[in-house]
Amino acid sequence: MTARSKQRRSTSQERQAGLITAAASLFAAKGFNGTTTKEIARAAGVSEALVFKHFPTKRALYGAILAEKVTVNELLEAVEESAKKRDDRRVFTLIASFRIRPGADSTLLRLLLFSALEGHELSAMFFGKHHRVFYDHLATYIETRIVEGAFRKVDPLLAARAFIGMVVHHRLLHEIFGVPMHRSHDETVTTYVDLFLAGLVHEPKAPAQRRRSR
Amino acid sequence: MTARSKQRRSTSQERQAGLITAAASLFAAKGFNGTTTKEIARAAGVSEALVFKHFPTKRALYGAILAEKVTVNELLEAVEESAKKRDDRRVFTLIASFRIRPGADSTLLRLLLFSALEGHELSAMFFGKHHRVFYDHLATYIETRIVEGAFRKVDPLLAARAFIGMVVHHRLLHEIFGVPMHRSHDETVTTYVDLFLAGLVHEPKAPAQRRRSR
DNA sequence: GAGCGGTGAGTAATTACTCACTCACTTATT
DNA sequence: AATAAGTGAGTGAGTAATTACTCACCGCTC
Repeated sequence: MTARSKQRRSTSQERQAGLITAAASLFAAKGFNGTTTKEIARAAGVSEALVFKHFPTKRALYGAILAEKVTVNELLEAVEESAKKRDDRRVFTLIASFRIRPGADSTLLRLLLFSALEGHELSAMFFGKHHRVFYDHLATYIETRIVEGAFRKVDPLLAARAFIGMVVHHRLLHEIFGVPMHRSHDETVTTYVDLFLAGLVHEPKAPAQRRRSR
Repeated sequence: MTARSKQRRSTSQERQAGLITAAASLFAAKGFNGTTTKEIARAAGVSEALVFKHFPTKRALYGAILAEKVTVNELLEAVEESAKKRDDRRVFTLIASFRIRPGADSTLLRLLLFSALEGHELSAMFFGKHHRVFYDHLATYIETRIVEGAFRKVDPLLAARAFIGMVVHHRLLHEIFGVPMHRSHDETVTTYVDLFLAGLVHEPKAPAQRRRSR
């Protein structure tokens, strides 16, 4: 009656959210084909039939996950702000440390890769919201700085991709392939930003020769 | 006798090779769980039963593929040679254009990602043979050049990963995510190498901006 | 008592894998 | 040279288990 098994029925929305959460981590772990609807139901603590009350097909559930996980953009504001101040280092550091940070969970990255590999129709959208925004944004900034003479003349889009590439590859290595990190998160970010900015900032060219000093 | 179709029986080895080829492209396209043994048999032009005469389980067939596709390393010799001459640009260009080149097929990259995501036991080995060699090799070279004073002081392993990261990310973008290339292969490689080497070579630094952020 | 959250017990299709068997070809014996 | 016996490649027709999905039916709460 009262205290014990006071199992209040969830609202439809709560249940959907719960299903999406449960399914997301399963899909991220084992892919679409590797996950069964029975597992999803068990993880969400409901019967299998209920899953289909909320989502007409397994694929629709998958789609709902991809469509929901498009939350980014508190970052882009911070980037925008630093961009206005022309604080190059901070712009790049913000982007890198958003990806490379202690608590980051690999669910989204795994979902992104799975959806692309398995050719899900929402994959492109998912990719667009999670990555394309970043390097489009970054490319625009780089172009601006080139025009201003602060950066060398490079293809801005390639440069942006190169930087994001460093960062994403780093995540791939240790979130997907299990390669251990041998430096702290901060050190890693700093190194990447240093490397990249050094190659980008405009400086009088002294044709590559070893300056043996120290 | 003779008559109709001259269908010679294949040797066991031929058949196995054929099965591996057929299965590899299917697994690369649709993943392990997304591929059925019936499809594999049809692609190889044999009955499903024969597949199991050659490989005890579907997973064993998958393993055989990963174990077989570990052919690289005509490249490493060329790299080694350029490394002896201290031709930095060529070392990096060789590695980059080995990955970014017109005819490159995405089968291996897809297999690599699928095997890592799906957690196959041979995934680590596969990764080791296909990627780890590269950045270990590159890291060693970078370290040498740092000691010689030609490169700035950086963590060699991080630097190597950063470079490979640019390149691999580039492949990811257009082989997995279908992002179009807007530059030629050569231009792309040159840009990446330029960017990276510029950030690495040792030059007298004037600007006061490179300082640890904390 | 109606609507909604929730379920147990299905079902048809697909799955990896097996088995009894045939057929092409090789080798040993006559 | 003829043939019997053996070997291994190859298959059609299964099977038991699992799959995504359905449906008739609860029972709580407005």
